[in-house]
Amino acid sequence: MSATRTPRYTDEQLRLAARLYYVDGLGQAEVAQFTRISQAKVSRLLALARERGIVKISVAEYESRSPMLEDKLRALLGLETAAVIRTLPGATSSDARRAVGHFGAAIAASLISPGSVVAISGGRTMRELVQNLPADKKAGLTVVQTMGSIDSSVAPVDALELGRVMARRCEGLFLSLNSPAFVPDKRTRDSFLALTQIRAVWQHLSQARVALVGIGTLENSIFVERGILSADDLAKLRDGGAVGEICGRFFNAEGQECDSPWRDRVVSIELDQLRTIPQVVGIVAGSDRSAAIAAAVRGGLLKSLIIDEGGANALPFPSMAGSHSNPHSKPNGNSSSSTPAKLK
Amino acid sequence: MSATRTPRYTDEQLRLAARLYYVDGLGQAEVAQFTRISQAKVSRLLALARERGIVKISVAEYESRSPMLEDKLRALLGLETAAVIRTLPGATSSDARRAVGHFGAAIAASLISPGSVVAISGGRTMRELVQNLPADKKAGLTVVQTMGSIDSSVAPVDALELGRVMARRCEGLFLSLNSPAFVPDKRTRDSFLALTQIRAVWQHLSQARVALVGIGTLENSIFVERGILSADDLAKLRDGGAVGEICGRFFNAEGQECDSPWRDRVVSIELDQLRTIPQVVGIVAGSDRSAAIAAAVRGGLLKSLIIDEGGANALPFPSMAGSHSNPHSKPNGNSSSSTPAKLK
DNA sequence: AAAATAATCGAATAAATATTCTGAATAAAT
DNA sequence: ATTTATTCAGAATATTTATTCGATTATTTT
Repeated sequence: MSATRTPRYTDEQLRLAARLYYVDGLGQAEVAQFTRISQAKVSRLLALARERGIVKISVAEYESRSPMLEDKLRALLGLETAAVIRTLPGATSSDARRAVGHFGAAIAASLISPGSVVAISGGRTMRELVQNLPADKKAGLTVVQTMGSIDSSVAPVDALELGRVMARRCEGLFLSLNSPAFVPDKRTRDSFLALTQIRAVWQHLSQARVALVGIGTLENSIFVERGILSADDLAKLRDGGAVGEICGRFFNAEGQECDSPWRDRVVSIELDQLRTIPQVVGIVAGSDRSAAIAAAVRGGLLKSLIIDEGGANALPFPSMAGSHSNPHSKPNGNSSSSTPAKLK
Repeated sequence: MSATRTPRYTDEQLRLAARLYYVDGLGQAEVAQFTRISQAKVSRLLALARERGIVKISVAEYESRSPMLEDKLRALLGLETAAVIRTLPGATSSDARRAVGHFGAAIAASLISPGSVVAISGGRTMRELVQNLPADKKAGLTVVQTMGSIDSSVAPVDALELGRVMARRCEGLFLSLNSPAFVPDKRTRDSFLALTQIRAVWQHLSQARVALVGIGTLENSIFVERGILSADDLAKLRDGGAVGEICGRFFNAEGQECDSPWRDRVVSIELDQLRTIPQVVGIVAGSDRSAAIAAAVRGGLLKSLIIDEGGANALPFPSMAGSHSNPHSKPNGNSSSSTPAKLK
């Protein structure tokens, strides 16, 4: 039925083109003239030469993480895995999110075993990370949304969207939690939770081996931003001892869920259920989340943390005067990448 | 008077940019966003990273020469150096010239010691070669024209032009032979040769350590092309036994200069003078020059030869049935070039 | 042999990258 | 302190490279 002709360019041709282009510095048009082919073909030949390893490009390792801070973090918080993503001096919080997303993706991916169930929340940093997850065809994950949707307009940072994207990238399955994040009262919430569809999602959640969650603060709340909570609501939560939020559940400095009207109105994974997931990874960027992070760890909500350098530095280390100076080791190995993702 | 500020980009920055671009496959614009600089700067950063060796590109060796044919050539003709430049199947003579020029340049350059006097002739292949000579600042050569100019319009293949180019590339001195190649009669020629200026050039020629010369045929003569010789003139030369030409001097199958009216009218290096130059390198492309090449070597006019594969194969080897098949060895080393000439 | 399916090519074009140019900033030399 | 030469950055632009597209050519299947 299917006719297949293997594309056969001789290595000879490829070596010549690569030599003229990379070593002798001719342009593709010049190489084309030299070898009497079109520039388009030279471009393709060179791409093939890189693929075939006739051309190898190696880049000195950029130390994307700060092992020293990671050690401290692990020691201080008792984390299983701590990844501190370095940022260039003067990085904004948006820079930090991007960096965490970019370099944290591979780390997060390494914590996910193929075929497992992954619980995820939303968030800006989460979004960056999900976007950068390696498109690993063989993963075959089941991605499950841990919290209902904040409102009916689906923002690109919402778990609903992130789950979809993540599942697509891994060619896995996405289970959405078709419910608002907050409902008017407990009774409504309970009736939602009683729905077969929702219960099925819960069922999957209980099998989750990994959860990737963002951590919210009271100061910079997504719920206020989206008009779900008022400043007044927030003040009440704060009075109740809340210092942070995960999946719409507010917790105090000990990492215990605060009693509040919201507690009974949120449709999301229970913190106790979260605690049973073997690997819960906090995906965080920013220096304003120290209290929330510390509390979450203290309460056993997080097992691991992927965080930016600034955020790590802001954590309340016992005694660290002048610890900001030169927090990086300086190795200079040359790591070779035989099949670079792209080359231009 | 002069203020100098060393451009200081940290290797850190370079490694990050290089990593994102080459390893992670981001475009320069994306890298720019990531690091909050302009795309222009990313381009410069990457160039610097390559310069500094943070990015290394290695290309599998393209075997530009045919050692097997070179051995045969050396054995057959008793040459000092024989370089046979490979051509892709189906190469035209123009392709061959380009190939000889490109890959032969480095070989020719290696035969030229710094500061020495180099005699050169014109020709299309010579032109390709000269254009590709490495711009070696430290060479400090003296380049001397071996034959007067064919006509008053300076073609880009004329020795006058090639000498100029070659001297410029090496930041050396060029001595032009300000005379027509052919003058009406012996007397005029002798009066030219008596000129102080011309004698000075001859003086330099006698010090030449190397000569790079093209080899002409009767069939495809530059002099006919430029209207200096008629078909009739050529027939007479052929009758006189001429099989080839170097620097406007026609020689017979033994490599001895033919007696002809032109012999006394040409303003160019004498063949005997050429024979005294320690290293005379023939720069040849094309399969139609076998007789001329063989004769020139026989007559001691050439010590070395840089020739294309086709031209080498056309030479009259004693017994070579089926010698065309697979005349190349097949090594596959990876030669690393730490500072590629260009990279895009 | 004919039909069907891919592979491949180069021209045209889209996209990406390198360079030029201008102005601002910096450091050395008055 | 002012001047001067130089570096640097980014916007605009030129150049180069990658991709799309339609036509063509090869290979396999019927």
